[in-house]
Amino acid sequence: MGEDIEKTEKMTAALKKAGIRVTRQRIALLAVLADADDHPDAEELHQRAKVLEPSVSLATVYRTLSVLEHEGVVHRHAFEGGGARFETTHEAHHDHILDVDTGEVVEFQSDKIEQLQEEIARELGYEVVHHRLELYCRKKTKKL
Amino acid sequence: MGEDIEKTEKMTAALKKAGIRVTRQRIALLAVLADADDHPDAEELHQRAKVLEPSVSLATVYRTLSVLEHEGVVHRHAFEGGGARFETTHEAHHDHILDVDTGEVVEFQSDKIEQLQEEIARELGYEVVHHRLELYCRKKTKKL
DNA sequence: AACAAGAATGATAATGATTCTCAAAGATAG
DNA sequence: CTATCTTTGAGAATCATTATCATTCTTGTT
Repeated sequence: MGEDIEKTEKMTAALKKAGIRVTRQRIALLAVLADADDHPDAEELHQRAKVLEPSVSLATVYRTLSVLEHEGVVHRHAFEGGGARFETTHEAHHDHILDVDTGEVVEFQSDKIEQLQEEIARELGYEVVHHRLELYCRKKTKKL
Repeated sequence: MGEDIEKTEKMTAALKKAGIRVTRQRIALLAVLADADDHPDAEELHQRAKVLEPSVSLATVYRTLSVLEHEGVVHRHAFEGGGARFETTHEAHHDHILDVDTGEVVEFQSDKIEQLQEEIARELGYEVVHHRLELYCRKKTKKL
């Protein structure tokens, strides 16, 4: 509950920090983002935001998402197939499992994998700036 | 050396298997693919193929790549930024390190990471169909 | 060698996601 | 209240990719 308000505040702060105005349209988008616990694409966010504020255009959705992404409060994911999908940045870093049948997204985190990645990069003379780990999965058929 | 011929033969076989003809234009593309040890995009492959066979169109490059991908002899990668990049399928599965400064691609493989992925998926009730692991890296500055 | 039937081709149009443009509407400071 | 600067929505532009389609190639059959 208060979670959403907190998230919204963080995003509002990010907009102000970026020196851009917190308008009616952007407020609607922030509310939608704070409320979303899935990983919607821009079109979907636009639909949801229009319920709260009919005057939001898709252009503004994209514009605002870009700002929020730059400020680091929203993450953009380019999963396989279709356009980018977004989520508000939360505490811990995590990677994603994608259900290839339903498109559903599950988050997971593995320090071990993370460490191994660093190690591998180091051995090849690199340091990891960021990474992308996506597991395209299918629900296990129980005792088929 | 003979490696390229081998690769070319594998791809030729794949085209035949798919029931499509091995034309002049496609032969040029196969040669380019067999020769490439980097990860070129469609435009780049088109440029290279035109040297061998000026009549290759970009459309044919895309068409043929799709066939080869379906037959499993070519892999398509959607790295961050820009269009898809391709490589001929070789023996072992591998993942990629991308130099964020140069765009260069380095391949690596880690059974440990692979295992961990399976484990994590299993625990969440999934089985991995395929995955994507990309490390966006920067060359380590030696003793800066 | 001529031929009919089907496949492949190149040029170009179409698509889909995203960004850009720009005139009009809105906010802000004085 | 006004001059200035920002944001807006609508639609044009862009980029990678795919689809369309009339024409050209192949190929197997005489």
